[in-house]
Amino acid sequence: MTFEEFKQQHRFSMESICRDFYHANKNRLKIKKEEVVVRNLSNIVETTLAISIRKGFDAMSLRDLSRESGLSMGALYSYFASKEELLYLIQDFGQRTVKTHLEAELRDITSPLEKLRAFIRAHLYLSELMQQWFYFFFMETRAMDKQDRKRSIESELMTEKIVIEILQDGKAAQVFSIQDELLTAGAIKALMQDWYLKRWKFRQRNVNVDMYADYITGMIETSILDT
Amino acid sequence: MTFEEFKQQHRFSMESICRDFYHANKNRLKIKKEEVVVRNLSNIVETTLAISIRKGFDAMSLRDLSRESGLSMGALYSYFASKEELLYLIQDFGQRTVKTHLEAELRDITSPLEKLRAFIRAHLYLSELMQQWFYFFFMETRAMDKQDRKRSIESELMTEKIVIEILQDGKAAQVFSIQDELLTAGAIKALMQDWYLKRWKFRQRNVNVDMYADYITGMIETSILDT
DNA sequence: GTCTATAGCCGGATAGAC
DNA sequence: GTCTATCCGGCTATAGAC
Repeated sequence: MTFEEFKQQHRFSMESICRDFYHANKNRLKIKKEEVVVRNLSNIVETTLAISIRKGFDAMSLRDLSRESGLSMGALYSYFASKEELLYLIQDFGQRTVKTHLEAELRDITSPLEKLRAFIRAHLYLSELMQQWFYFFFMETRAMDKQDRKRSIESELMTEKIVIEILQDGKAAQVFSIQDELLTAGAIKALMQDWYLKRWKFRQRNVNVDMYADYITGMIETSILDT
Repeated sequence: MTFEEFKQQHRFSMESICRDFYHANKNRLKIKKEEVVVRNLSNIVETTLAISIRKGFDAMSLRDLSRESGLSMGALYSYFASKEELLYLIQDFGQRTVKTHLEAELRDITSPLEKLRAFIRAHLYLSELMQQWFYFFFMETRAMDKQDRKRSIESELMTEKIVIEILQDGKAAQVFSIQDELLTAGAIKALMQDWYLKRWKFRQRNVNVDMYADYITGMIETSILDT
């Protein structure tokens, strides 16, 4: 699996994510025309991510968002009831999308080693396609209210739990040699996370996602494969 | 070297950092009495870090800071001229402190392997003693103005550069077997960073800094030592 | 559906009493 | 040195015209 192949199989865009959102929330939305909703919502979410990544969601005023998206304050408020709801909307739909695509990629793989490799690649590739979202989740978790923050942390621990289980299976099958699955899973997570937290650095150094995937899978396998 | 030993050798506290700051900025400060400055400034910085870590520096109002520190708005403004200057002050003095202690720890070590081990440990131990500061730097870099952000990024790349140089020395001395020093240094940095970014997770799992240091040095050495 | 205008509030900052 | 009172600008949110 390379990034190109992954991209072909998981074709999705801001528009497709927002279209899903429209269908899931048709009744709650003030605006009724699908095309209008998809166009404006894509614009709103894209612009919000861009500004938030630059200076933080809290520091972004709705006037900023209005100016950069080209929509008036009034128009913005027909897509969400409050700034807080906008945050919720992005978090909720982003994480749903991630979950769906990750699970699709892991289905039907049983061998622990193959599963670990597939998971690392799928997660890296997803975080490449949705870099802004991943970065946003990481940075804005603490800006959320208690309830949203809890869901965000659970989502973070969930991906780690998947890794822990793969490691345990591999250990039981005597494919992996691991002393502490929790520490190992944490280290794997940290290496995957670095890809979207330091995207600018890798770009500067001309490292692409396939090179990074090869590098960290090599490093991880060296440290856990029974020899 | 264990964390206990490091702590003994590098005794420092919020008070000592603020006392250094007092002596360096004596002339610029409105308040003249050393003890008053040290007491209030420690309180201000400590409280700012605590609130910012909880919800972000930008989301912290000076009224929040006033309430939680017990100082009035007027009193706060006799220690800094603006909220922006408060951010600068914390960043500047924090990074100065980190730099001083890191350099002290690396002096006199020449062997690449020993140097790498010493650096990883020193950085982890420092980030344990100054966890709030490290977390703050990472999260608030983007909230800074252009100039401060530049300094912050340089400081980040500086620590990575130290690692790159150690790796190159070790490669030249045929102690390390490394294909790509930049990727390797980045991975080491990511693993070190995880300690202060996910402090809550490690606490929950009863992992202390010495255990973590042992774990990641083991993992790193497995991946780079010539055998 | 989208816009403009504005209500009402909260933030950073300061003046002047003690 | 520290406090309270206050200014004013910018913020979220909404009402009502088009």
